Amino acid sequence: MSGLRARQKADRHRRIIEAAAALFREAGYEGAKIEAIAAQAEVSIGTIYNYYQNKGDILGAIVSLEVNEVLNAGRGVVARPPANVGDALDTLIGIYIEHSLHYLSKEMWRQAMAISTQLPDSPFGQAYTGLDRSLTEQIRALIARLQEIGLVRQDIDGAALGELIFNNMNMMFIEFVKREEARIPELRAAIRRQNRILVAAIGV
Amino acid sequence: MSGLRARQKADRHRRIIEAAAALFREAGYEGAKIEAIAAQAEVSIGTIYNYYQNKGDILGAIVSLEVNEVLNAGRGVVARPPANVGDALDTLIGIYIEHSLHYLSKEMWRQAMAISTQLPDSPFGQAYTGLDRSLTEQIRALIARLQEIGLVRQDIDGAALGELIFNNMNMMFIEFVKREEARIPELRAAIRRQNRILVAAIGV
DNA sequence: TTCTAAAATTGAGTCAATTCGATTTTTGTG
DNA sequence: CACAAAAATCGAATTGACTCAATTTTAGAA
Repeated sequence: MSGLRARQKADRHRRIIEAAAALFREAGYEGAKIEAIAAQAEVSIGTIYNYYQNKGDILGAIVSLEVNEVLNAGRGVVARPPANVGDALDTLIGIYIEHSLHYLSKEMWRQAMAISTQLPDSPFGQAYTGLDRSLTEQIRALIARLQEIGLVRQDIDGAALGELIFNNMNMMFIEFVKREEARIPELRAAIRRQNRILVAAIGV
Repeated sequence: MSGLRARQKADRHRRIIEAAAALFREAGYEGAKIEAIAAQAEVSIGTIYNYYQNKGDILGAIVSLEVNEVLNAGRGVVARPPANVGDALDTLIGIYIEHSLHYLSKEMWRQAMAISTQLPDSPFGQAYTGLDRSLTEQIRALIARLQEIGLVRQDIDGAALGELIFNNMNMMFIEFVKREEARIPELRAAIRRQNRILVAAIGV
């Protein structure tokens, strides 16, 4: 059987992630020393580097958990969207934004975003790009759904529109996490205002 | 007179920037060791840290030069825009993108972007945010100009539209610098396609 | 059970950014 | 021309992420 080794591996993965998540929150990303994470997880420094290529990848694993939850939550909206283009977009985007600070602090988001542009070819960099793509895809799916229902004109370029909406939202979110004092309601209002232009253009 | 000290200061600033720019290009940002920059600029490590808070700020100074050139070039387009909404946007955005790799390599851009999100309150982080704001402002100015000329409907929310266009372009540019093999013509075509939705919505 | 190869763990050592207190240079005053 | 205060320079020491060769643990064959 492939029991012991696999079980220990999964267990150590979990312990490292839990230790890192706790320390990142408490001390911030830079403040959480690898040595401290190793101690808390009861493994050696070397073992951490056996599981993750670098410190960023540890954060990356945590980010992936968060974004996958968000994607899951978004499915419901795509399946049964509000009967109004503006509300449909606002609802989906609202889910993304409201969930975003569940496990991750703004500081953790900043680090994660920074690493993903700094090292786009690292495991985390590629995973992050994939997550962005999935979010774009989900927005595109919502638009396609709205086109089916007849709320959005058939001749609209859904792919381009999905990218436009995601890119704008994402950049607004980046600016949001860069300002510690920025608040979610204002962020959502600003995005709604921007999307209003699009909504006017694409409605039947 | 306040001659010597001020002159030496300006000279050292210049030498550090020139040394750094050369080494960043040759060896990449990570590959350019502070020790090497100091040697090439003929100052000590300590002096570099007297002039710049950290390695990122040196890169920041170079990025600022580049972006300010771009902003300058953009003024001409805003003053006398092509007589067509789509072309006007494409021309301005074209200037931004075509200039972007003049002094900075993709790798330098990636690092600069990463640092600006990682340390939004550092001198460079704040400067970078300011540069983004200036670019957004310039796009907004172009739209205002097009409204004056009568090419864009008066009832369009120019501020929101400017942000939408900038945010989308900026995110596309981020993805562009993340992929070493990505090419400028494709980037511009993709942005044009996205903006087409907007152009259709805002034209008179 | 015993043994060997493969896999995993370990932590002391390396490397490079950044700090900081000692030293040197510049300035302006008497 | 001194001289003292202020400003700037300097580089050795610190710090923390990451590496890697030695050691330990596990798997599974005999």
